[in-house]
Amino acid sequence: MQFGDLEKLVLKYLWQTSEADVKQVHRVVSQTRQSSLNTVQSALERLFKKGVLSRRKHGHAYLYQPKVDREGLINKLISNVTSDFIEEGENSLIAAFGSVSASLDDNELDALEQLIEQQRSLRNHKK
Amino acid sequence: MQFGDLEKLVLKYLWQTSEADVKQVHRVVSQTRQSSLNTVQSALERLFKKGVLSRRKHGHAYLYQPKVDREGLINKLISNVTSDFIEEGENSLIAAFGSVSASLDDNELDALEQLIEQQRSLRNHKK
DNA sequence: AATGAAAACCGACAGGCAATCGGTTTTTAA
DNA sequence: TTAAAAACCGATTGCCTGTCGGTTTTCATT
Repeated sequence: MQFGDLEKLVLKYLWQTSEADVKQVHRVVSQTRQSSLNTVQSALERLFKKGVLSRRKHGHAYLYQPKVDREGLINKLISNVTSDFIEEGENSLIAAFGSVSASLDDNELDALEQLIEQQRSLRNHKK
Repeated sequence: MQFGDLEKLVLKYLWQTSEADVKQVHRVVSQTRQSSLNTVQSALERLFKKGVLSRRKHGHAYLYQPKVDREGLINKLISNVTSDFIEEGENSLIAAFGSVSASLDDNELDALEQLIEQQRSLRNHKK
């Protein structure tokens, strides 16, 4: 699965508002690019068909809402783009991390480790 | 930048042989899919134009060679696919890590941390 | 230098997908 | 019931990969 520029723009907006109709999305999109209402409509429909948005009727219009959060989508995108280059059996995300670690500087390495610790303590609290 | 199935297949083969001409690549590709020599030729040329392969003349033919390693390419692909979803200023790779950490289980978290340590000791040795 | 084989190069076409939008149908609130 | 609002449909463009056939270039050998 893959997204065009307009689709990404729409997604980013919806993540920050959680729910909006076509007109509303169009108004916001218009600040960045000049697309007709119909064009925005199409993008929303494509995203809906792709399963990343849900929608419900409200009056005349649909209200669209993200069905996946930003983190989940990034996760999936990374997985998609790397899976063909990674051996069977290994977690593609871990392998991708390995591929990427060399490009991080010391501070970034620290930051990453902190994220891991953070994740761990999050889990311990839940138990 | 993005790769089709044939291109990925070619790349994977070249990573494991380091250098090959069209006929050789075609022979290997033929084990997986039925593409003509010209088709493989085109794929190699596209990859060359994209800058992921280099080549040199040897007799009649070109010898193609990966210009980026697997890790570097994966790194770049992740960066490309995530950059539009990540705020200005932050390292997109770190942010991607953050996005992904929640989907890892405890063992994978450990594995990741080990990779970080490995990376650190690699650097200390170099100094 | 001539030439024939080997390989590169060129151009065309199909299929898929995002973006684009005009025009038609459906829906719904008054 | 009806008019406006919104969804839906279909067509077009542009870009990219895969696909090859046919032509030109290159190069080693005579």
